[in-house]
Amino acid sequence: MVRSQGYDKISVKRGVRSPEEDAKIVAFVSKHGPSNWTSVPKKAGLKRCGKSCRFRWTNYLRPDLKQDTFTSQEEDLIIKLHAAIGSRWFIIAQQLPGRTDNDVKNYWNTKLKKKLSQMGIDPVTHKPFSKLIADYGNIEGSYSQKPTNQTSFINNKDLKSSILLNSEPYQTLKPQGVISRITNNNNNNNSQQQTLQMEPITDKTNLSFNSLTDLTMMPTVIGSTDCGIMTENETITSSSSSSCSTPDQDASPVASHFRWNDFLLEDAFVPTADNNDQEMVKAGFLSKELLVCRIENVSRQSWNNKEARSQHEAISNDFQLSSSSSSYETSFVEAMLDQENEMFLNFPHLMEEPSHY
DNA sequence: AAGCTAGACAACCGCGTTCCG
DNA sequence: TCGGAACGCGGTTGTCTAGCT
Repeated sequence: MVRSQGYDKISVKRGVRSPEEDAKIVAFVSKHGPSNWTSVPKKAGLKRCGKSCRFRWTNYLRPDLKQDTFTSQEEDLIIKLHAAIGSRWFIIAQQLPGRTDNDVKNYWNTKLKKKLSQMGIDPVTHKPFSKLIADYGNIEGSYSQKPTNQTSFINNKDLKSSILLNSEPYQTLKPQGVISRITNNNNNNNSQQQTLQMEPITDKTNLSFNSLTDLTMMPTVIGSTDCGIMTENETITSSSSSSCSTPDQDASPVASHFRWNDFLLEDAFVPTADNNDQEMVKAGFLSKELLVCRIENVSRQSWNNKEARSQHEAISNDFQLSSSSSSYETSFVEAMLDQENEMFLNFPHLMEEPSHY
């Protein structure tokens, strides 16, 4: 559906606002209240779209907003909540009185991400980079060997900075598999989706990991799709624009043996805290409650995503048909619902209806 | 002093959801 | 019940400024 923005894009004013504009918004809201934003520009005499006015009020003009910098307590809470629920800025901001989602998001992007990276922690997964890289090697190297935990993609920039700062012994990393194909998928205009195929490293594979550049050019493949399930043609969203395809774009016969769910399915059904999580709890970086939340949340997020849900169900059905393991006999749906219920019990305040401004 | 770069933060945009006639 | 408008959220881009060369 083509959506009207409710304003004329050509005549509308954009860019930084003037004090006069702010004053008009404040005056209008104090008189009429913060509602019906589409009519605000007209009634208040502003050449802005209603959405823009609402944004200005919500994020900067509201009287209850804090103007000072984030405290270390707030910082800590953001990190912990992000570890637990990811980039749900609105929910995180609700736990921080006087802060908006935009505030929190900007602070995360400019300060906290960097801070975590410098500490050698992946801001996406909140796990040490060294652990992620070790897992990367495991995933690529052994088709029969399952990783001990689910892993997420590594932001190349963050990884690079971590490597520079922490001097991890990456020369010891010896991945034995390589992504052979990354193709663009135009199903979603809003994100770059790519289809991956895995190919083992053979004597003929033109690949070396002798330098930092090589390592950081590795595709961001260790997908943190909800629940960690990836199918043979799983698509992941990646900020990486580089193509790491080998000259031979056709999947090799060997590559066709590869199945993501062969080694990731286990974690999807039985989320567990790995050693790193426990270490982070010990270090006070992740509370026990949030650790539980984090585990549960993987399931919840997955279940909230219709596409992922149907995919998971399909995989689950497929797995149950072919598997004789009794540990997976509980239906996928029931397992997910159980986990969601636990999530509600553990963190009821995160599930409450958001309060409006 | 001028140009360049990175950091910080404000603002915009797209899309899913909700509301309402 | 349906379709369009409005709203909310998160990702991304734009702009300004300080510091460096």
